[in-house]
This record gives sequence, structure tokens and C-alpha cells, in this order.
Amino acid sequence: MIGTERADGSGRQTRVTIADVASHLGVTKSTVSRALNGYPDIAEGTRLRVARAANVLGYRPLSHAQAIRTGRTRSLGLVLQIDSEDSARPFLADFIAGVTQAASDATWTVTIAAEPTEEKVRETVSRLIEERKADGFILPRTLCHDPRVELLRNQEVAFVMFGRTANPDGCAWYDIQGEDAMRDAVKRLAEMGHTRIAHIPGGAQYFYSHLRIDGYKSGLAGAGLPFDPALIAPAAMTRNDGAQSAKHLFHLDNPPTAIVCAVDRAALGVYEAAADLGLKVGEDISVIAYDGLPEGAYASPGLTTYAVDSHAAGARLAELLIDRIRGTAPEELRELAPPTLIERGSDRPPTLTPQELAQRVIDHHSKQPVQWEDHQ
Amino acid sequence: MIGTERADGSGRQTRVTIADVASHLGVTKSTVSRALNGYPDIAEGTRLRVARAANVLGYRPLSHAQAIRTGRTRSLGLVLQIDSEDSARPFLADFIAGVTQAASDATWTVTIAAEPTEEKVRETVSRLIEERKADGFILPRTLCHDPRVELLRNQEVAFVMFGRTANPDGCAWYDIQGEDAMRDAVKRLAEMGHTRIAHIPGGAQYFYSHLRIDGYKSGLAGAGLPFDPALIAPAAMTRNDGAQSAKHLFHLDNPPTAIVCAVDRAALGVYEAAADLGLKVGEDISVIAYDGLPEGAYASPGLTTYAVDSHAAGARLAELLIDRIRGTAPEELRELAPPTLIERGSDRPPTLTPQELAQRVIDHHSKQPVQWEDHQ
DNA sequence: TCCCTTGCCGAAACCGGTTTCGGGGATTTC
DNA sequence: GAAATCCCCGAAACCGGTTTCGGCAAGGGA
Repeated sequence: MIGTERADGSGRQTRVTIADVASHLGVTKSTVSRALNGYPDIAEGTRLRVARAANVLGYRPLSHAQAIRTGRTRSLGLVLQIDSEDSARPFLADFIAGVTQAASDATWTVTIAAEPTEEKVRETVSRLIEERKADGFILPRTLCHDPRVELLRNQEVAFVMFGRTANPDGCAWYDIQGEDAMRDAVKRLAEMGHTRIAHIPGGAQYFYSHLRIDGYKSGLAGAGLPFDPALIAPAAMTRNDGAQSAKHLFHLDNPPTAIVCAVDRAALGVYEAAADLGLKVGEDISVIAYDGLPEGAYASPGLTTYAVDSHAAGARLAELLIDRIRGTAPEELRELAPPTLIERGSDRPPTLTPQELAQRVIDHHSKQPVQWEDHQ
Repeated sequence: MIGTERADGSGRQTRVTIADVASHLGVTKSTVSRALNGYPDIAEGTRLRVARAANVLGYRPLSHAQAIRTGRTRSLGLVLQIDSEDSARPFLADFIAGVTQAASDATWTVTIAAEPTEEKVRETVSRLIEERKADGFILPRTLCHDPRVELLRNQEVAFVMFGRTANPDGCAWYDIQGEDAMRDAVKRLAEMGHTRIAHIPGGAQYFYSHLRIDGYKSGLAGAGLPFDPALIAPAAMTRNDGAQSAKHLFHLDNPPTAIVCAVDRAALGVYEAAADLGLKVGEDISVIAYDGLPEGAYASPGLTTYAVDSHAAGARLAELLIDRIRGTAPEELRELAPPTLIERGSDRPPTLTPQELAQRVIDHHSKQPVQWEDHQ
């Protein structure tokens, strides 16, 4: 008769089932179920009585008992790729907090996994689908041609991307307009008086890298500056690679006095390369980047950068995915958000012409032994 | 008759159920279930045939269908507390990777949530228990008196702690011996010639802070140095607090020439305070800390610290929790691991006596306007 | 007054597994 | 040779929900 009290013999409590609230009201399970799930063929009064009784008795539907019939677990899948070295680390806590809090608010949960390689990520996604541990997936760091997207499209499993991709068919997404950030950065530097503005892009496999290059170019066009392919450095996703790319730029015959980086980490490498050549960031050379890593604030001078709100992104992605799982068309679930500029000290009007800068680099080498390949 | 092929009318694939593999072999569902779950009353030959058929047909039991009867979801719960400001961020990626990879290897999954406050953490844990979304929980950052532990003990839900706690009844744990790290740090500094060695502890609510203070004291005792309560600074968990605590120490009449910090972040604050007073870390003042944050490597000089392997910790915690859920007694699931020293440049033999150091601080103030309360 | 809707809810099947119960056949025991 | 065991496995109940189907009563139209 009861449910919330102790079990028959053991000391363990037995949970309140839908049958308990049904018998408590003198109706059947089916009525309770339909009332709670908003079916239209339930009288308003009944719906209220059921809701109240469920609340009073402390009834919580067992999601996996529901799942057996509905096929839905009310769970979002999040499979991260975490390689041993520096990856999306600093974002992660905020991003996860955003995703899980939005999920919590809708009484959904998040099933998370992390794998070191792209292939293992796919395997894990497959396993989660097969075991129905997740009703849909959030895909961070989307690639131009993303095998995860292929997989999920084929299996007809719902997903949303953090970022855009080459083939948008059937894709829902949330993304920050990194291209606008790059455009604004160039504009900003041009207005300060810089005329030679370089770009260090991110890895070509990421779709955003291409968008940001486009943004860089349109920034040049907007400022009336010519586009010089030599000013697009080799891609850099890490501090070390950023340093290499920066050295490459500094040793150009006609070097840039400002560098716009696709990612903060590369910009921190620019600091390193500048220091090695006796150049001061924020004086001899200006830098603007993108991401909003905390390290940028501790660098000296502080790194001017466009920050992304990872918490908000995660939260919005969770909401979009829930909508997607509930049947909203992917075309209606595409959102872009602007980045926000954090002004610090790394971008200033130029103090040197490109020629003077080139001379400084040459002078530096004549004073010191060349240390070109030290960051092997 | 079949299952792996297309459904009746739709184009969607229908999954392989236990009934499919049963009819494929001409046995009943119950036989298949018992064979797969290792029941003793199944003939060895039958067990093999079932296993092979399941494999060939690609049968994967639906964990939530099992859960409805067994009450187990094969899912580990991980509820993090992430406050807006700096928390355990850098560890997090590695830790999560460790937990999820170990869970994956056992074909378990991880249900994650993050909440900003202690209270909301408890609410979420309760919800996950009520909805049976997790069979047990991993508790990071255990407090001396941890309400989460109370909750789980009362509900008789399995859990393992990352860290120890005041009342170990019914607790399983994995922890790094931070007390040994503090002891060794003091020993190391004493052997270098330091005689005034201070300690900046972590927050008193964390059990590890007390352990580390004990380690610090036993290090002093081991080196034959007297314990001076004045050398235990106010607790500090952040850079700013660390700077305050360090200033407090530097302004002592008989200041320390070396500081052992319970956490890296506080040590980075020591750098700040030292710089403000014109003191050089690694020369005028030595610092050793604990955590192994990446920021420590970028500091100048590099911070000597004891690092914890978060990935290994997460992985081991997942394994312990699975054992715990399967019924192993908590007393048998308690493990301690040693931290590993990362030697960088922040600890050196003393170049100043405490008296000389005190004089340097006084001289500094006479040269510059006092800026005592600038980090408000 | 009668018939046909419409609104609301009960009865029962169903989802995909697990577990209890019992029974048939082979083997052992006396 | 009959009875008692033991080894396997089938039949069916069960877990806690959802969903289909159908029926009863009230309301509406002729």
C-alpha cells in the first residue's frame, strides 16, 4: 500500500513508484503517467491532483525505466579529446560547468568521456550510442571534415557542434564569430597606424582557422591595406609553434609591426620569440589574439585578446541539443555570438617602421650568436 | 526473426535484442542472459555458443534495460564544485580523462555535473541518486567534515574520496601524501642551510591542509629546527591571498628565508609579494610548493613543486569506485601515493640571514611609499 | 428521444532485460 | 531396477515506466 516507508523486511528504503502515487489517488498508472507527461486527454483537475500528489509523495520517475520504452535517457553525451599535452584545458572547467548546469536546469544529465585520439573518440561515441547512454552529443572543436559528424549523421543521432563545419547539412551549432574578432583586430591595429599586419592562423584542420583567415583578410580590405600572402605565417596551436611562426615573420625582409593570432597560445609564443630577439611586445611589436586564456592576463604586458564565454557557450549548447533531441529542425538551431574584446597592453601604435624593425633584428643577431633552432 | 536488419517499414535500424540472439540459437532469453552474466547453472558449451553468437550479431545489452531490474546503471557519478573564480581548473582535464578512461575500459560510463556552491552540489548528488543516474560517486576535494560524505553514508550509496577526511568510517579513498611532500620540502631547505622556514597552509576546511601542516612540523623536527608558530602564515588558496600571507611573513621581526606553500597558487602570490618588496625568489627568498600547476613552470624562476598525477588519480579512483559498488569493503579500498618533486629554480641556499632580510624590507619601505593594502 | 461526438480514463500490452521456479533427462546411489 | 541427485534449461513473473485500445458518461445536434 505504501511506498515511501521502509521495505518489507530490510532496513533499506524502497522508492516511490508510479504505482504508489496511482493507488494513493485511486487512479491507474496510465493516468498518472499521462498526466505527468502532458498528454491532452487528461482533465485539468486530474492533472493538478496528480502533480500535487507526486510532489507530496516525492515521486521521481526513474529515467532508465522511462528509457526502456521511450528510448530516451534524458542524457547529453560529451566526448572530449584530451591529448597528453596542452589542449583546451583552461576552457574546460567553465565549459563543463555551463553544459551541466543547463542540463541540470532541465533535469537532464551529462555523460562525459575523454579519449586521447580521434579514433578512440569515435569508438566511444559509438559505444555510448549502442548502449543508449546518451540521447545526443555535443561536439567541441569541430573540424572541416569531421568524422564524428559523419558518424552521427549516418546513425541519425542528434548532435550540436561548438563551431561550424564545411558541410552544414543536418548540422546545428553554436559558435563565436572569431572571424569578426580577427577583422576588428586588424581594423584596430590599422587605426593605430600599423600598415604591416601579419596573421598566425590555427591548424588547417579546424574550420574556425579558415574563418579567421577570412576575417583577417576582410579586415585588411576594410582598412584599405593590401593583402600580402607572406604575412600569413605557418599555423600554430601551441606556444612553441607560435614562437617559431613569429620568428619566421620577424626575419622577413619587410616584417610586420603587428601580429594577429588565431589563438592565445600562439600569441604567448610570439612573446617568447620577441624576447629572444630583444623586442618588446606592446612597444616594438603589437599583438592581438583570441581565446581569453587566463595566462594572457599574467603575461607582461597583458595580452589584448578576444575572449569567449565558455560557460555561456556550454549552457547554450546544452539547450540547443535538448531542443534538437526533442525534434526541432537543425536549421533552426544555429547560433552565433560575438566575442568580447579584453584590452590589455600588447597592442599600441607602432614605434618602428617595418624597415627599422628589420634592422633591429639584424643588429640583434650581430651582437649575439644566432640561436635559430633552439626550440626543437 | 531477424533484428540487425532494417525495421518493418521505416529506414531506421532496429537494435539486436537479447531475444534475437536467443531465437538465433534456439534457446530462451533467460539462457542467454544467464550465460552472458556468468551464472553457474549454464553448461560451458552453451556459454561459449551464446558468447560467440552475441559477438557475431553485435549484441549489446541496453544498460538501462538491465538497470530496471538490477538497479545498477554501470555509471559513475562525478559532481564538481566550480566557483566562478580560480578553482581546480588545470587539474580538471587530466583528472576527468583519467576517470573516464578507466571507466571506459570497464565499459562503465561517467555522469558528470558541476555546481557553483556546496549546497547545490548536494542537491545534485541527491537528484542523481534519486534518478539512479549513478551507482556511486567520486568526491574530489574532501573537507574535514564533508556533508557529501554524510549524505552518501546515510543513503547507503557507494563512494570514494580523492583525499582523506576526519571521520574515516565507511570511507574508501585515494590520496597523495601531501604531508610527506611538506616534510621533504622542509628537509630539503634545511639541508641547504635555511633555518627560518615558514609555511603558508591551505584552507582549514580541507583535511589535507592539516595533514600538510603536520608534515611541515615533522620536517622541522626531523631537521632539528624549532617550531615557531609565528612562521605559520594565514591560510591562502589564491594568488592574492598568498601575496598577503607572504607580506605578513616578510614583515616579521625575524622573517623566514624560505617558505613552503601548501598550494602552488599561494606560491605564485609569494612571487608577487617578493617582487613588490624588491626581493628575488630563488636568491633572497626560497619557495617550494605543491600541486604542479603549469603556471609554475612559466613563472620566473620556475617554481619548485611537488606534482600530483591527476590522470592516474582519476583512473585509480574510478577503479576503486567500481570495486566498491561491486561490494568490496571500504576498508580494503584505501590507497596513498607519493607526490613527485619537480626541481626548478625557486629554492636555493640562503644568501641572506633573517636579520639581513628584515633590513632589506625596511630599506625598501624607506625608499618607496608604502603600498601595504593594494591588493584589496 | 435518439444518435453521434467528444472528453476522460481504465485495462492491458509492451519495452528489454533479469531472476525465480520448476521440471526433464542423465547420472549416481542403494 | 527404482529412487534420489545433479545438471541444465524453459516458462513465466517481474522491474517501473509508456502507450495503445477501447469503453463509459456527458454534451450536442436533429
